[in-house]
Amino acid sequence: MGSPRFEPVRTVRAYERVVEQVEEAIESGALCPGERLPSERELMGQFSVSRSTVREALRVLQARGLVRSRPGDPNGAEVLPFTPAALHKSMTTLARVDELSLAELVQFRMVLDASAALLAARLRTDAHLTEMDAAIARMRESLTAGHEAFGAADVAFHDAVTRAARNKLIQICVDVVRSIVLDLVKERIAAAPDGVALMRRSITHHEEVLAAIRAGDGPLAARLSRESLYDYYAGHVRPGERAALRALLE
Amino acid sequence: MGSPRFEPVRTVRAYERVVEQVEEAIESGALCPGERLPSERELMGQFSVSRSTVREALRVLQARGLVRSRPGDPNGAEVLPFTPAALHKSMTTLARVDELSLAELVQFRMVLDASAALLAARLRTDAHLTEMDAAIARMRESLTAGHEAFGAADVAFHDAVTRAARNKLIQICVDVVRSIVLDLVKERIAAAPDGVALMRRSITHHEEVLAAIRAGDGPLAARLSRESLYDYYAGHVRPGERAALRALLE
DNA sequence: ATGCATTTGTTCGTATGTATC
DNA sequence: AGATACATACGAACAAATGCA
Repeated sequence: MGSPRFEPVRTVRAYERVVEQVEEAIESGALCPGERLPSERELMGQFSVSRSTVREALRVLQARGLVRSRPGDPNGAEVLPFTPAALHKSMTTLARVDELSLAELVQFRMVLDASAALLAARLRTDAHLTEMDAAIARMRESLTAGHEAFGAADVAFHDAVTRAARNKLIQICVDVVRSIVLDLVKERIAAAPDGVALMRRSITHHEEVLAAIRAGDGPLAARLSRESLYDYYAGHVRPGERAALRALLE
Repeated sequence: MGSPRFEPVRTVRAYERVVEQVEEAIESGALCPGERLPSERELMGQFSVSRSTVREALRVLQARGLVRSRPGDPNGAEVLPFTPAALHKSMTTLARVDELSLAELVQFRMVLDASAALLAARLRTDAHLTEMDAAIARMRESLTAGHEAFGAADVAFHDAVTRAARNKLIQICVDVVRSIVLDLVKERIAAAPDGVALMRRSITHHEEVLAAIRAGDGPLAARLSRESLYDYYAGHVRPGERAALRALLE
């Protein structure tokens, strides 16, 4: 017989054991969103650890967006439905500490948005098309209402497209990266002297994308999607990095 | 003059204030990877909070992958270089609690991998090509060495491709999703009766992708990349969801 | 190589503000 | 309005682990 395969013993903190168990219960479905955890005092009994350890575990679970606890709540911490908040947080820190350039972010969105448009052209229902129509109509109405209303309508359009594509991961990632990019350029967008002209051109682009999706022409929808993003954001990207964006335009 | 715009006061926990300040120091570059935080007792002095509060803040920062603290270390917690561990964690959670299907994950990877191949065909250097050659050679050598060696060589190839594409976000996301997918199908891959045949076909696909990248034919490299992934993973995807994957193959 | 001082991990007790019944 | 149970926060204490003289 072979010699036993010893594995390095990693000392695992008490609070981590608590995190693991609660996490497992939530991810396995044993605990559903809306349900409550036992109170901290009860948890310290069930896990045989002190109050501080329970609290450190709850802080970690809260940082991961799995639970939320409020003072005075007679029930324990609440199990939350999944939100991409944690994903958003880690991508944001990635963008900051790892010096992710605006070009990389826009390029990433061009890739995902184009794929969503491609899939949407094949998988969209009439209900999706109606939503996209309505979103573009709201964009047009928002021309004089300011950037925030226009932005909201824009988000609604892209959300309808990604939902039509039926891929939650693409949907979430597009949304996360969109908000990060928006955060990086929003002051410059608001200060743009030709803001209304930019919005008009953006509406035209969206209408073209929608027409391609309606016609079921996936490759065209994808190409138009990339061009639309390039047109809207290229001005904010450092000139030396624009070539990398154009590489996606054929 | 207008009436003052009051905003709702959100009570923010003491530990959150600590997290915010340390996070800001790290993300702004005031604290670099490798540097040390003050000890817990010193931090409780600087922030005027108790040690429990300091510890809860450190647990959150540790969960986000920004610092690491070890018992007994006379220096404080260590500031870590960025790792996609937190990103990986939140995506894994997303895959579990939000019932992300294998098809969605594979589709996501098809999209990103194809884009990386497309960009690599335009931006690759000779050094990148050499790395890809070496990786494929190692894949061939690993045919008899088992799945883990083959998988490692496969990772090296895709890593070279994504690095050639010069987009860190794509690179990290591909890597994260690849490991999640691998985790989902690894037992079935290992149990496949025709494992060697699958590996041979995979090598052929990789060679074709590399040839297209070397020739600078981005669209071809992208298409071959998608086909390669489809061929490798479609068998593990539920039949009803394969149509969504084929939608990306034209 | 051996202690020693310091730090973290963990526990316990206590006081305070808050939400629910 | 009062009582109850809860989370928040503080402080002191001990054990285990680490780095350094």
